[in-house]
Amino acid sequence: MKTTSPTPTQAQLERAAKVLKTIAHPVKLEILSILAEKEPMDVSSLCAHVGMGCQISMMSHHLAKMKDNGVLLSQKQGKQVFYRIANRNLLNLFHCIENCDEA
Amino acid sequence: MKTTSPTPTQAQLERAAKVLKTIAHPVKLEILSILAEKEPMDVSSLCAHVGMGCQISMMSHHLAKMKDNGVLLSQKQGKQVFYRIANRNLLNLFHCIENCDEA
DNA sequence: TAAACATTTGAACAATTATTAAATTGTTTG
DNA sequence: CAAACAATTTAATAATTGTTCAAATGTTTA
Repeated sequence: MKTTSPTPTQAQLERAAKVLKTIAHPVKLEILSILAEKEPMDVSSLCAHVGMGCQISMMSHHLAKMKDNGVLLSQKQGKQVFYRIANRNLLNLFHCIENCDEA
Repeated sequence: MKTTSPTPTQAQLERAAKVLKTIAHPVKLEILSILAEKEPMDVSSLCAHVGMGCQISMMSHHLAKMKDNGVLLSQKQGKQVFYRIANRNLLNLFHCIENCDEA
């Protein structure tokens, strides 16, 4: 564990912005919240858990982007690909967000 | 204070995504980190604190967006406009981000 | 009231992002 | 090997975002 650094470096800011940009989307947040409860999960199941008209293709795009940016990891098993959260520390983010909500 | 809700509602996810989208940018994060240390601050000073070629106009656009989305508040005083963070709970976010960094 | 100052606004443009459908790859199983 | 299945890839399009410049607004002060 680390304490808050007084002033983030430029590199830190850029990395942080990249991660935030990656997950700043309702469906991507929902994916994280689903995986937070049950991990790992394959693409079809994930799609089924997400509300309404989830297209497999869209889900795959979301997952790929999150994987590319280091938010998720994947592992192939038979025909399925299982995804999991790369670093569960990221989930603390949900606390912040809720607190922000009740501004 | 609240505990983690088990499953965020659709509305929560959308609100959260909106906030994250709003701040998911290196300069915007830097603005937050500057204001975190000294608040409130006027546009020109903020611009001076931000690295390199900060244009006043750009700064103003960033600030306006953050204000529009409820992240910042502003108060006019003479010719200057002072900005401050609407809800400092948002700053907890920086903890998460740092932790994520050392994945 | 005119000049100087601080900030906002608007327009234009390039770049990025989300969404969808169709085609493709890879894996299992009959 | 062919059919069925799971997921990825590609391409096209619409929508959003970041940046810059120029013009406009509002405020103070000489």
